[in-house]
Amino acid sequence: MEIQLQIKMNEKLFLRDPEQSELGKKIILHSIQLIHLNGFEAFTFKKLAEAIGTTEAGIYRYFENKHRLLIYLTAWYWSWLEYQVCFQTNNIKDPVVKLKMVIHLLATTVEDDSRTSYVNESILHQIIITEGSKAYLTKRVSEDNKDHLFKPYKDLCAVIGNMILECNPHYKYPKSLASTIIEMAHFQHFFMNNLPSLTDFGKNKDEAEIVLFLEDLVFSSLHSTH
Amino acid sequence: MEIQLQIKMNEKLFLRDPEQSELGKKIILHSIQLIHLNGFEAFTFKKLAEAIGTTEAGIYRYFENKHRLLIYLTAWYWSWLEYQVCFQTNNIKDPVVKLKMVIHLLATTVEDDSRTSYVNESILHQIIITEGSKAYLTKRVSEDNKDHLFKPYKDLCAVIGNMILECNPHYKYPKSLASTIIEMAHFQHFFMNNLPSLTDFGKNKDEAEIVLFLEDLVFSSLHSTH
DNA sequence: TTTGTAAAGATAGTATTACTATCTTTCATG
DNA sequence: CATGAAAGATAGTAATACTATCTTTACAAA
Repeated sequence: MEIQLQIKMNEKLFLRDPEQSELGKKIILHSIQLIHLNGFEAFTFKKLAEAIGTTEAGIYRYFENKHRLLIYLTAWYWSWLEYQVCFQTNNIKDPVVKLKMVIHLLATTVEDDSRTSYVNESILHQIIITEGSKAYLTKRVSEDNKDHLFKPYKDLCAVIGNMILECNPHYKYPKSLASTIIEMAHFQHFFMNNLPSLTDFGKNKDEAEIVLFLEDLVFSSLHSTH
Repeated sequence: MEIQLQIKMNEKLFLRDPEQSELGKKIILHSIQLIHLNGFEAFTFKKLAEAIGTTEAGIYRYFENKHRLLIYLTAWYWSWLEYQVCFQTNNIKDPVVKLKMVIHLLATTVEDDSRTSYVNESILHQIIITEGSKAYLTKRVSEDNKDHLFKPYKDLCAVIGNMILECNPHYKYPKSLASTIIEMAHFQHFFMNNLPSLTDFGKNKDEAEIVLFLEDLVFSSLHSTH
């Protein structure tokens, strides 16, 4: 069974849909590689064009600027992850088991999904850890939010928030706990590898411990009696 | 009683110590204002020089580049906050009360500290919320860490981690919980004001609710029996 | 077969950014 | 009064972040 996975993206994310052409797909493929290699700050459309074998002007026909491209990549990632969450928790009744699956998906290394030919999810995951929050930590965040550019992130947060309420309908902070799980899955990973004294995982550098920490955090809150 | 507060900064943070001259203090004062006004991406040394009434070259004598200046500002902030934490929790015996004080200091609006003439802590706090993580979310993080540029952040995290252990010596993740409190105090604040559907505080936009959320999160974990 | 049109390639150009270099002036100190 | 450090003034460069325009390619409808 060979399935192709296509994610429908908000049209405001791009000037021309990169999924609809060879050049567009190359832009996605190589931008992921280049950002991973040198970081978002050192990433330029000129270098990207050289890597692809096209010109700067060609890239600008697809994306307004590199920040928009970053938002596109993050939006793509969160959409893909919401799909994963939906798929992997399907038919699971126990909301606790579902939430554990979500934590696992968020906090452990992603494998490349062969159903998406031009996106390497494993590398994209690493980019999102380091660069993901830069997509919204800007002065433009409200405008970008009005264009619904962060909808995939918010949707995932809502899905997780609902699972939290399934576990404990009286819990008062489902959305904040959801965004905490999402952000901390990534930040603890980044800290573990780069600033290990900010975590308790520096010795083993084992992401399974991040999962245990997040599970403890979440289910303590949800089973709490005070 | 008129007290001056001076924070001793790591010498690798600057080329020339900005606290030792009028121009240096102006650089700190105006960079805080400009970054707050237009965001870190739009902030340039040229604009800063214009605002101060000096030249670009003058700024470069103090800071290697704008990223180093950002790291300086964050390091300054975390040092100042650790002092606040130390001061405000002094003589408090109960570690639970101490930890609540820390959460309060992290999550609520900071007032300008009149003992530091050229730093507006209230504005600096807002900058750290939006721009703070950009100081370490880079490809250079390990090198910068080797120069101990993030020591104030790590020190604060260690202080909070120790308070957590005072509350519950058997808790397994004191440092990760500490970094979670720090990061989430800021992220929930940012989300509340800019992407409110990621939080449960969008309706009232009241930072007191962030404090309640964090207290619930922390003390559920520390009192947990599973 | 011609013609229209959309994408992509090629080339050029501009304002701004992120610096570096150098020379002069100011000013406190011995 | 000499001198040395900080600051001011000016200039210059490579890279960045775009915009504009003109040509070629390709495929599809008339």
